[in-house]
Amino acid sequence: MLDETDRKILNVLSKDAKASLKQIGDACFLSSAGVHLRLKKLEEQGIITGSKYILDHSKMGYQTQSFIGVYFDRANIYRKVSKALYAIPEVIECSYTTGNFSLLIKVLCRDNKHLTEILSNQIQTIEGIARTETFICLEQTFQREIELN
Amino acid sequence: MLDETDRKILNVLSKDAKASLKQIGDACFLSSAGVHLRLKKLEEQGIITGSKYILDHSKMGYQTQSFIGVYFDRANIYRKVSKALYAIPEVIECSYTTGNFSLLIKVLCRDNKHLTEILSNQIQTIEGIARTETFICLEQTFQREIELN
DNA sequence: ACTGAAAGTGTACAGTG
DNA sequence: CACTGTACACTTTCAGT
Repeated sequence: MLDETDRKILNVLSKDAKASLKQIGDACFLSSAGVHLRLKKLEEQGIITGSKYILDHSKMGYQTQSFIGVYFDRANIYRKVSKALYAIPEVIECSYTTGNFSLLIKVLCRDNKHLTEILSNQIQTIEGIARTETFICLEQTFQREIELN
Repeated sequence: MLDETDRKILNVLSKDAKASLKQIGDACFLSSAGVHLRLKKLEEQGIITGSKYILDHSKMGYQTQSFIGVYFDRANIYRKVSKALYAIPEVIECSYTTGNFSLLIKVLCRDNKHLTEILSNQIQTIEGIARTETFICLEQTFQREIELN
């Protein structure tokens, strides 16, 4: 499905969307048009789903990142709660998990005051949420892409 | 610090690194060279830290994503444990948090068997880790960027 | 700080093995 | 069918305002 050339291309671009086709092509012994052709195919296959710039949130005034474990108060409420959480822009990630929590979400706020407000006025008022457990990130140690091989 | 034009540019590019400068320029009443100039400045300021392609991990054979809460067995071990976790390629995110756990990490594995192996042979053998608590993602409901305004 | 035009890349496509 | 060479579109750079 993915040959070594595909993996090489993806390993570079998953870390730097701005890497030049020529550079990648040289490393893979391919013309830049050849690399481009493979990229198009990887997009068609749905392996590449998009691209994005990586921003430093703290420099934009969003200093408080936290994970919040969410407990439901009844069964069969997952879709409804997820939808309500999606409506809160500060909730930037949501996962349905095994273990103690029903959901584990990531929330990005300006500061602790902002987080308090989002938690008590928005998240904890959602119907179906029994209680929450907050883990504030003191430091994001690292975040990276999986290396293909 | 960030004016409305900067925020518009970042809102587009934080979701699609491939958006054309011309398109963005039209929306901001700026030439593509003007947009590019602002991007360069945002990079110099460290607000833009990079870019990346977004890949569908499950289509590449990585089906099991999980969060793992890590408990330390002593104080002053954070840097050492983080470094050991960084050496495991499957650990793709690591945060130092308040609350029950010392660390909350995200791990991407091929399947549950692979996760079991990483957990017992790699993570739980790290010196300073007392125990772990695993939350397997049954579904990544959503993941997105913060909207600037 | 921005524009307009020149140089350097990315993209599409007909042609090749 | 995967790839190359080429032509056009876009990004990037830079002198000029």
